[in-house]
Amino acid sequence: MGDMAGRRTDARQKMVSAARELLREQGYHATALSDVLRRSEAPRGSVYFHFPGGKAELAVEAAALHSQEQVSAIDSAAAAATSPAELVRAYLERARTNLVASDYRQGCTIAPLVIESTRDSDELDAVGRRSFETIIAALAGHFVAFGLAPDDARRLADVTVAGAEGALITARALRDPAPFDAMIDVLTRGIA
Amino acid sequence: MGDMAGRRTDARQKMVSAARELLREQGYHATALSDVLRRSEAPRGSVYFHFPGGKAELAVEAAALHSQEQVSAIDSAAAAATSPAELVRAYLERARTNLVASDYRQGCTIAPLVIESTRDSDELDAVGRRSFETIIAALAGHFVAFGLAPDDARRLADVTVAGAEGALITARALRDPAPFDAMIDVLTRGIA
DNA sequence: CCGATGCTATGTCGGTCGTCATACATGTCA
DNA sequence: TGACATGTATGACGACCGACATAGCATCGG
Repeated sequence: MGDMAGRRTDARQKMVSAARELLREQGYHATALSDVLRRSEAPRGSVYFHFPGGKAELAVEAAALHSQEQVSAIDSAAAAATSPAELVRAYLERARTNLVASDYRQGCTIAPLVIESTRDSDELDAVGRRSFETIIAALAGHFVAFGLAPDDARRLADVTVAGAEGALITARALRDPAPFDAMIDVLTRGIA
Repeated sequence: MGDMAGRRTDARQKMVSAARELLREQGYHATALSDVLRRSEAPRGSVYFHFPGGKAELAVEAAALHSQEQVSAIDSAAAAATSPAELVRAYLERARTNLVASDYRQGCTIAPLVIESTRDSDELDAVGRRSFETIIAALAGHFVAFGLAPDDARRLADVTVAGAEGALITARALRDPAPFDAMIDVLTRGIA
């Protein structure tokens, strides 16, 4: 009973996790369901059972997982930080570390969903907006707690996320983390 | 003769142009050759003739076209600018204008090629790096002409391109140009 | 008029997604 | 205890769509 539910959740989670990895590496359309199944060691028929919406629903959940992890990381970093600048730095360094550690393979999970403009499902169209909004709101909330005015906090959150996304793309293309360092310098200069 | 060559070049160019638009809107894998043919009003069978390398070669040329246009725009903007900050602003505003004018559909042509990590061809893997390198070099060159030290110029060019890429993604997802404005503020603050 | 070259329409093959009939495990009841 | 019923899980199948190759056509030069 608990076992069954546990297994079910387990298989689901493994699929979502595998989908997230593949999205980060290859994007949406380049990732076949068979890729996800191979990596998660799940049988083909399970997809439709766990995700009636098919591939689109799987991607939506993968994006949700990604943004949740980002928010968790932001909260942890904020607890350890003493200024907005430190939180900005932590956020960008986390992205850089993941990218370099994966040999410039793993970027952002959400970006491909935005760029590939998938008309597969309405949810999938909306998930990019929701995910970024969630992450930006989390950052902005902590910036306000550090004493910034709400408008300034929002703007700083915007550039932090945009800076990370852009650095992920260019650093990945160049196979060089320099854009991250330069971006961190610019973003943390002139703010407390 | 001249006519024939002209027609041939014309058809080629229209296909490359259509491919570039579709890449900006949908990315690589979501764009079918049939989409390119429909938009370019080219005959169905002529792809392989004009582009023996197939879809990958078409994408490479589209990326090359994109980066060439970027460099041209940079040169023009640099001629009209009097400081690095003005060039940075012009570069970002151009991206923002294109995005908003297309109702948040047209992003960057190169980014999807990086993100979708296509193993379709070696050229395609390399084109992302080359294209960004070209654009960054163009920007950095003008920054040096404005008096910046080479290292500083390169760093500023890195963040300018990364900032534009990131703003394109987040602004597109949010359907709001605010990230561009915030990024422009941050990047032009503290530099001559 | 004929040969050759640039150019195009059609066919083929491979791959992906979604579905379905079947096998299974678990909990139930005689 | 042992057979059954219920809802879950799976491997195989079919329809579709993609890129690519080839055979045929128009056009031009000799």
